[in-house]
Amino acid sequence: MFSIGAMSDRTGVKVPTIRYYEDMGLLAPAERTAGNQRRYGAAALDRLTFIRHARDLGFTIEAIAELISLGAHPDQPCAGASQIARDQLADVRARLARLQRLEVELDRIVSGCSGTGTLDKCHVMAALADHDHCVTEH
Amino acid sequence: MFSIGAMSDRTGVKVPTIRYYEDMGLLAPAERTAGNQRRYGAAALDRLTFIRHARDLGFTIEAIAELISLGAHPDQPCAGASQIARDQLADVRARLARLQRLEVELDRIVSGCSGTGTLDKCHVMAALADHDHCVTEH
DNA sequence: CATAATTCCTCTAGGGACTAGAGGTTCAAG
DNA sequence: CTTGAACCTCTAGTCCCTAGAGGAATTATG
Repeated sequence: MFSIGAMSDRTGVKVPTIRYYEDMGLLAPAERTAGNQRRYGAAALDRLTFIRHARDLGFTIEAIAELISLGAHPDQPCAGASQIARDQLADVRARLARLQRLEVELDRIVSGCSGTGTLDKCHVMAALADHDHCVTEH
Repeated sequence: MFSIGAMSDRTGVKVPTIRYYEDMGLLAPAERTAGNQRRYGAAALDRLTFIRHARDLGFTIEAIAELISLGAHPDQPCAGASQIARDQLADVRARLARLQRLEVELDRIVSGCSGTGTLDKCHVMAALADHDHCVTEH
């Protein structure tokens, strides 16, 4: 059995975050010692590892909760889980596209400024003040 | 003079957000009518446009506040403003790099799953459960 | 076995950048 | 002058934690 600190060490999830996940229903309430401290088994460790990895990949708590509840019925078709992952991929791609546009604009803005002039002629300030300086929509 | 709604229409910043910016000190407290409603002049409109654009480019409220306070001294060198923009660009690039890694992983995970099998053999679930399935760090 | 150091408990609050809603007031048009 | 839209303040909620207070339990050391 693992203490909450041991779970934290093994997964890299911070102790308060583990308690938070329990509150959110991602982890079942842990067993307790006589002195009210949490004790976890191997299954809880696996689940926390799963949660950690899904969070690292950007899944929301809600999506993870759904994946977990789907996982409770292993004989069911996996279309639902697959869809959640595809939604997440689509979301990542959308954010990626937006960030790429930002990068272009910011690079243009920064490149246009030597940093040696005075602010009233500063390219950065002018570019921020006026969207028309931009190449892309954002 | 513009009402807060007119400001909103002209900049695309929502009305409660304009009030929020005032609370945060990005906008000077507006003049008021006898009935306590906000009235803005052209300078406030310009500033809100500036804020909007900077937010669209991902600058934090804090960074924008600093740009604005720098802008109050147009005769000063623009190195500070330039640095803020370069920091923002670096931040965007870091997030971009991370998202690109996520995209690779998610694409791999999703591609490996037809969505037609059952969950106990689901590639998505297995990949999430075990980081060792991954190619990159994230 | 006593003490000390560490870990654990619960609870509340904060953060960033808004957004939503309640309950009430003012303005502009007809 | 009346109606209806827009405005006001204030509180609370979103998301995903993180920090801290104040106190109890566990583990390590002497």
